[in-house]
Amino acid sequence: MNDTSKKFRRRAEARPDEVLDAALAVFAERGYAATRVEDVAKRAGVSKGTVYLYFASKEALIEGIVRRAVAPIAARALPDLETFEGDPRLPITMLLTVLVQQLAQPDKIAVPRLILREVMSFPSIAELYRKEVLGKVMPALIGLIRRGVETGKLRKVDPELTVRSIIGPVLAHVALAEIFGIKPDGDGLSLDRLVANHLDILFHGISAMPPEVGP
Amino acid sequence: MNDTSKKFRRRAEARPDEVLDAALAVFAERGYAATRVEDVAKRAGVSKGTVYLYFASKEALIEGIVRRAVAPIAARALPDLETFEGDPRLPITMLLTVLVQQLAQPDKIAVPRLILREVMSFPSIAELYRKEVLGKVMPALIGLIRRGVETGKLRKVDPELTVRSIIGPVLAHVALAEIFGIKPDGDGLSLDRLVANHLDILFHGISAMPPEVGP
DNA sequence: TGCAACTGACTGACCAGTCAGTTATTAATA
DNA sequence: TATTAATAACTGACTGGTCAGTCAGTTGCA
Repeated sequence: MNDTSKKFRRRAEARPDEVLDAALAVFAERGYAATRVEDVAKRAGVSKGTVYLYFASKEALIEGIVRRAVAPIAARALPDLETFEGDPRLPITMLLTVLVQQLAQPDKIAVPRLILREVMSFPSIAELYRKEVLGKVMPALIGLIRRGVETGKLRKVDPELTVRSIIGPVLAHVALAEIFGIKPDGDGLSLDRLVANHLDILFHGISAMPPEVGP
Repeated sequence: MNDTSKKFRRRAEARPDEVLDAALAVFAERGYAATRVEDVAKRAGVSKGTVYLYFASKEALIEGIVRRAVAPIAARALPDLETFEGDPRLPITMLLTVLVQQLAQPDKIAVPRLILREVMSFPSIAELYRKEVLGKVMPALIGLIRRGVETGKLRKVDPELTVRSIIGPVLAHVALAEIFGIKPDGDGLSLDRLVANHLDILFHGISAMPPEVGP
């Protein structure tokens, strides 16, 4: 007899996760504001009261979703990035490739999409994401670029600002698609083509002539 | 005797603009959701009823703000972009420079900031922005890049995807600053430095070696 | 029998939008 | 110029609907 076939469960350790799963599903469908806590409860197969047994408020639900999804990120590819000493272009390519693979999976994109939707309304989420994701990935990337410049593998660019040149195009692509519904013509898997085009430009520039433009 | 010293004004043509100014101010301060229509009314020096005399709903306020701000954009730099036949790097530089100059003005940034905050909650705003701004700027940019590639002034890049590489870094910079409060060290006017660094990479790439990276 | 797990009707607060009533302005008239 | 009529401009108390969060009561497990 498995857990789900019992109606009640003492020490129901699985409940919080079930509720978060349900919350993610309904938030993704209708957005946070338009979702009633009762909708979450119904989807999870419990009553409203039970939701409040495990979560202090409606906002705690969205925080729980983000916290749960964000926790493993830092542990994943960070160690590689931080200690890497060879050609920085390799880990940059890796990072974007992995990122894009994640975004392409329909089940995995639900959380980033939710964050994108609701981050402006919840400073607590922005703070969490800043601390747990950006606060770790950005310094690692900055360090990587700095070492690349120091060892002469990269041109003399500003590491801190160059981070924006690395992640920006992917962000723009996702934002255009998710917010405005603007996708390039061959919509299927366009993320792969985007990264290829982006890295080509990032590494080589778009100018046909060898470096000779400015004032 | 000027208009504002009278309490009532026949054919009060100035009222809608006054109300929109007030709405922008309070929305910028506390966000759309947390603002009551009465707050807008109070700021505008009128009563709630008067707001509804000129605007059909609370949502119409935010739409009005965006519509008013967005209208002049298309007319501004578009003609230049669309017909330009020389080196595409020139108008790209111009576009980003102008954009960044706008964003640097404290009074001008209120509307983009509001759009950034609320766009996810209002499909009508996303649609408006998509149609009036992106729908005009993006095709112009795409055409510019396509012609650059055709005339051999640019390398063989995908015009549609390259647009993301042009606007992405600026978007990332603004998003990091506005959403997460992450700014580069020398915070004053970092937008100028960002554009300089970005264009340097965009035009030349970050690789120290001449084009030779491999698959 | 004891109690952890769960329920769902209820409450209190909030606020967008309405509308019957009030006030200022102008035009017409004396 | 003063008075009045007509009406545009404006007011703010009120309504109706929503829903997050509570808690006294119920259910099933050990």
